[in-house]
Amino acid sequence: MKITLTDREADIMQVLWEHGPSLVAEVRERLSDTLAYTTVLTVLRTLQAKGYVGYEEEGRGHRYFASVKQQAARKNALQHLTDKLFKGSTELLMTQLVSDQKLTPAQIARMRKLLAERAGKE
Amino acid sequence: MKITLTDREADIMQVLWEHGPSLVAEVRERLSDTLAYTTVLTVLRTLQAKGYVGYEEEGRGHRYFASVKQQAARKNALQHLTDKLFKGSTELLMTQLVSDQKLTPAQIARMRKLLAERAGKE
DNA sequence: CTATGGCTACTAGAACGTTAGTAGATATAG
DNA sequence: CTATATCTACTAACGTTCTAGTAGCCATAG
Repeated sequence: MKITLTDREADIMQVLWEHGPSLVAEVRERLSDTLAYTTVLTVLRTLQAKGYVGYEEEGRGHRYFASVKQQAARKNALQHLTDKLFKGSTELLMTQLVSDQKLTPAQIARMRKLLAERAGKE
Repeated sequence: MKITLTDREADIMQVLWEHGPSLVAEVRERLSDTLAYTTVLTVLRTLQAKGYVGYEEEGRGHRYFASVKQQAARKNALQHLTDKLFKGSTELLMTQLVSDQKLTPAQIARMRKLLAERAGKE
């Protein structure tokens, strides 16, 4: 399943992934930007129309939950970015990340370990 | 400078980065999707309005060139993705990439080397 | 019973993205 | 010189995104 999230949709999916099934008001509170209640609801309904969330009735309201995996969304987004700006090369993308000085020595150490393990499995 | 490219804009910038200053017709030919001449022109003008490309007069036409670096666009896009879907964590993003099985043994070896060099510099 | 608060459904409008047509200028072929 | 091809500028239409208002339902406080 292909998953493409707009910026705002990603914000809201993030809340659902992180905090689990939530009421509209709960999602709204968790967002860093302040949006009208109805705005949050509208985005949730869009996500539902796309099949990315579902909900259960709860009292008078709905409790929304993510129906796609965060991992899948991440994978899709990375694939898209790789295709659009890195000529489809994951290696190119990683090289850029490493070169960008965005990792602490500890993080680099962990990445090296991860790669060593991955290499061992081949 | 903040750089955000739409999908189509990215396609066109890619041509300019890869092949250097180009006429509209040249850009058009290089694109994998077939678009009307005027469509390509419109996108180029949008990019120009955003300050991402410039042009020089050449004969009757314009020769467009990228005025932002590919590296900068890549960095911006990565930052955006990291913020939106990876809680701002580059490490998380890299972990996902490595776990995704998208690297060949040779690529993994190169990445390890790259990280080893980076580690040495700290 | 009535009013209030909270909730969903529906509607809408502004901004952006994508595509391309039409008009008008200009060089060039004949 | 005139017709054609090529080029930019302007306009436009359609879809999507983003935001939020209005209407209407319903439980519950008084």
